[in-house]
Amino acid sequence: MARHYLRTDVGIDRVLLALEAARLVGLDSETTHINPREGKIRLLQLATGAETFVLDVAGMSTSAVQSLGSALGSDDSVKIIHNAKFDAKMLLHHFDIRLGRLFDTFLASKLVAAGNPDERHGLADLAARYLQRPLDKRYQAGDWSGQLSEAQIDYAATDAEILLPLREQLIGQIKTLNLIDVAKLEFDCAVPTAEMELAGIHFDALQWKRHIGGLESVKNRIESDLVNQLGLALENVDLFGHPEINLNSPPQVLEAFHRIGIDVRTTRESELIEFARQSPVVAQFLEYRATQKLLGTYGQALLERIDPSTNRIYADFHQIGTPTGRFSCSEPSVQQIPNLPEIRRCFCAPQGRKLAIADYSQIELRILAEFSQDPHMLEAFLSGVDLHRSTASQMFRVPVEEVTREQRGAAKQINFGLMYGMGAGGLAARIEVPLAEAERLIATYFQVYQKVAEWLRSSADTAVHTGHTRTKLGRLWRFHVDTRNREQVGMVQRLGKNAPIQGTSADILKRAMRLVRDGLKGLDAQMVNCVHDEIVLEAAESDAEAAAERLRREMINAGQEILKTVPIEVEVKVGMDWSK
DNA sequence: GGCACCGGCCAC
DNA sequence: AAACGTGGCCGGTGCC
Repeated sequence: MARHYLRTDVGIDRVLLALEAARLVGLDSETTHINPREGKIRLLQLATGAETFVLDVAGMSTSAVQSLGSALGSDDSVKIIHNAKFDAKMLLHHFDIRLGRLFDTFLASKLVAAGNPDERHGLADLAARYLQRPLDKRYQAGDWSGQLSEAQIDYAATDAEILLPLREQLIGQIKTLNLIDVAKLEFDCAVPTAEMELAGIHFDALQWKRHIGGLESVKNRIESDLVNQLGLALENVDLFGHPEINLNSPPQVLEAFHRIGIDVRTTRESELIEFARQSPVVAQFLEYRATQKLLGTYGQALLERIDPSTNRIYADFHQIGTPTGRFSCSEPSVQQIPNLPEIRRCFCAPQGRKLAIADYSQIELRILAEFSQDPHMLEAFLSGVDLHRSTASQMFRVPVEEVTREQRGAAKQINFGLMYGMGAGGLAARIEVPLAEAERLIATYFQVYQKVAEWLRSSADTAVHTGHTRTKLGRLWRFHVDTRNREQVGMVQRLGKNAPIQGTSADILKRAMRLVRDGLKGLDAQMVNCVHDEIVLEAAESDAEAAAERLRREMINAGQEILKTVPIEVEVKVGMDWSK
């Protein structure tokens, strides 16, 4: 295989011709930093199978690299990339190149691993696993900014070349495991995810500082009170006789509670909450916890994540972050920002722009209706009534308009809980009724929704017998079950009920991300966050309403592609910030 | 000082 | 004692 090393613009036209003629292109890059805003692309490697081009971007003009954009952005050839999100961000940020059709070996490997947490997915791991070939990764995190050695260039070329045979092997696995549809879904989602990460989300640091300042003073006030009371109970004093206790230490707090006659087994909120009614100390402690949680997890952490040159927060989205297929997110996880107006308000549009927020209405229950084909649940969604109210009306045999708050609440708990594999014990605790009453409620529920009961049972059975679950698009999660281990069987039964539902919801969101991204073409609008059943856009003020409508339309289209019988509803709103 | 684990709690 | 699924992150704790 001929290798060509380009140090200047000379010969770039030949590279373009080769790319245009190729059906498959292995692509990799070496960069001076993993963050596109802090580092540049040093090398761009392109392997067609016949030839490999290593471009030393440092010696080339921007326009020469950009001239490859037509071939790299085209859907005529497939760009094979390991973790395309990374290269897509670099190419977009530095050269305004948007990658076209993809085969992502990283995502493919994760799909094939089917939730096995022991499988690693680095390029070298894949080369060893699928090609029985060792791959030297010693240069990966090396210095790509100065004079490059011949070994570095060779290493770089090999990384791109190996992607072609790797794709062959992974395609074999994907076909064998029936993962073709979900693989395409994931590959199509990689560039939208890259664009979302690169955009980041605008954050109002001043407003946030004011808010956490207020929380600090609340915390300090409660803290001294609590240390006096609980520290005294512990008979723990410092050198000067002042009571001492670490309120962030559950064992210390538990011990103190025992000494003042609060008989709890743990210090978790759900257990302390009933004591809080009689005991001001317990109530105050819960307030301390809530404040400490906000300050500890979000307070300073979010401020440190702001890029001062853009006033934006750039999170890391993990496209296949969970075995069910959901995204996870980290550094920071903008998927778990507390749903409090004072906090969400700080995630806002910059001057002259707006946010459009859209979320699927009860998507998981709609998926349950689709899977089970339960006529009553389908009917509820088709007629557009409030599902929990309608459920309560049938369970308690009262007219819809006479359903009480408690009855609707109980119905809601059952609707949601059953999807997680909840039992009567769990329901009893949640809605505070005796076990027998909870059992009766579930039995009545299943009399109404008989096919839901059937589906949940058979889904759990299938998971135990086959050792795997699948989503509507065929995403696979495999687990080995020791059928003699009751706890394990119970877990797999719950996963059997939940994983297809949670995973199908992820399928729908990922399809939506692609459709929304394509559908926004021509508008000044961009995805900036997604949270399992919700997509957030930032748009120019003048484009915000149009963007919101396309967002809604494409999310519904995605839902309808995957769910055939149940209607999809998306609630969308345009505003200055992320608060509801 | 780094690492793993745990209790606890945020999101969906 | 828990008791329903998926994550990430915090501070405390104990180990090397």
